[in-house]
Amino acid sequence: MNDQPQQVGRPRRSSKRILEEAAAELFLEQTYARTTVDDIAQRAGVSRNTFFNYFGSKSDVLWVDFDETIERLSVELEASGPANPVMDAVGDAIVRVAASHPDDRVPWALTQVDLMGTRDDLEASGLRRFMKQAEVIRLFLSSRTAVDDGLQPQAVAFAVLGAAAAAAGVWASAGIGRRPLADYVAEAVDPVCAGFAARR
Amino acid sequence: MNDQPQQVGRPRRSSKRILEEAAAELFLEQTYARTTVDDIAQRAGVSRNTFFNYFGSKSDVLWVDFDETIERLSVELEASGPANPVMDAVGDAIVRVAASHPDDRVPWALTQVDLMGTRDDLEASGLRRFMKQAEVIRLFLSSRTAVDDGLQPQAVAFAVLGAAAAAAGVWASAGIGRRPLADYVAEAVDPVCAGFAARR
DNA sequence: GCACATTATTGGACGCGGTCTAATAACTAT
DNA sequence: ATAGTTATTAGACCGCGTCCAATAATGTGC
Repeated sequence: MNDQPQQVGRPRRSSKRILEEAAAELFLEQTYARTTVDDIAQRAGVSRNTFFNYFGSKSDVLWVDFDETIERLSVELEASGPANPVMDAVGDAIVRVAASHPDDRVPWALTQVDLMGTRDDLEASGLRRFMKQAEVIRLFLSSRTAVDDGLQPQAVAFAVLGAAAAAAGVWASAGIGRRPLADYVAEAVDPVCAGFAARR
Repeated sequence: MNDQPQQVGRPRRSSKRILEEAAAELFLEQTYARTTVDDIAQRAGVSRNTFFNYFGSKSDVLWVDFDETIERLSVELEASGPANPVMDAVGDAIVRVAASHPDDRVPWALTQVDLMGTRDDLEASGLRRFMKQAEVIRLFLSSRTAVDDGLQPQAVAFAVLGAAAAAAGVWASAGIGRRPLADYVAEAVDPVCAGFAARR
């Protein structure tokens, strides 16, 4: 017996996952740049307008796994006890989020750069996510430190996420023999956290 | 007497500066989002197509000062002697570039965020510049270190530029009494360089 | 069964950024 | 006067993102 209350209204015909799979097929066949939203929607069996009921923009289809993984960052930050040094808390939380990402879900857009046909959309949509998580980290830091001069929480957030982004990119392009994502992220993020921790 | 050889061909009717000024007027009058490329071109006295002879995209008009300033980064990096520790070289170069930016040229888009009407274009166009300079730094680091494992140069580049970007944003929003840009940039960038330097 | 409310889907249209083609214009050199 | 060079322009097109209104597919209550 399903304990979810039965939903009224018209049932959904698709899902983010279905649209993502349709998109991935088309991107392999004809690149991201040459694939239109209409193409993706038709392949998934819905109308073009309906695509925008599931995704805010065409490029959002590239981030379904990432968006699920990154939801954990604020949870991991809050899980850090107040006794934990704040920079360690930030670094550890980011590494744990990276560790929680399924090893087999390497983002297609990062490994098949040639098949994208452009970097602008990927990078712009990635940046929207970066800015959102930077705000999460900045608020966490501001709440854990007495001094909120505006600059240091922002600099920490941008620098540490920048390092993590670099690690993710290198990890994705490392090929089949790549080590776990968390290894790369730790190696990139630890020096940044150490540098800011020493400065406090 | 002008020692520049006289240019053949049709003379230019406008310039990046003229278009930038026209754009700034319109952005103040009706926000960036509500201003079209056609608006800017007409205000500057040229056609819509001609705008694209001067700028690659609408948002490029926001970065004229920055684009002139950032040209110095590769020069400042090369000016660093081989005796200088590599992380110091990177940090110092970035701070010198920041110091060379005219104090009175605070980017309008950063101080008048409300009058932009959107952040997406500003951030996306900023990221294109970020990625370009990250590559400059990554190549510099790769050429100055024996080990090029791919990850560290990239992590350093992303982290240090991320910190600098955070500093620039905080500096811009600091108001009339703001300190020089180089102060903010140094404060943000130094811990990152120290962290990576200690790790070598 | 039917009416109603709710949620999703759809068609069509529009504005805008970006791009393309081809014609025209404004210069210099000969 | 003509040819070559560079810039400008008009018009068109594509695709993304958005909007409006109509339609559809459900569940609920009577």
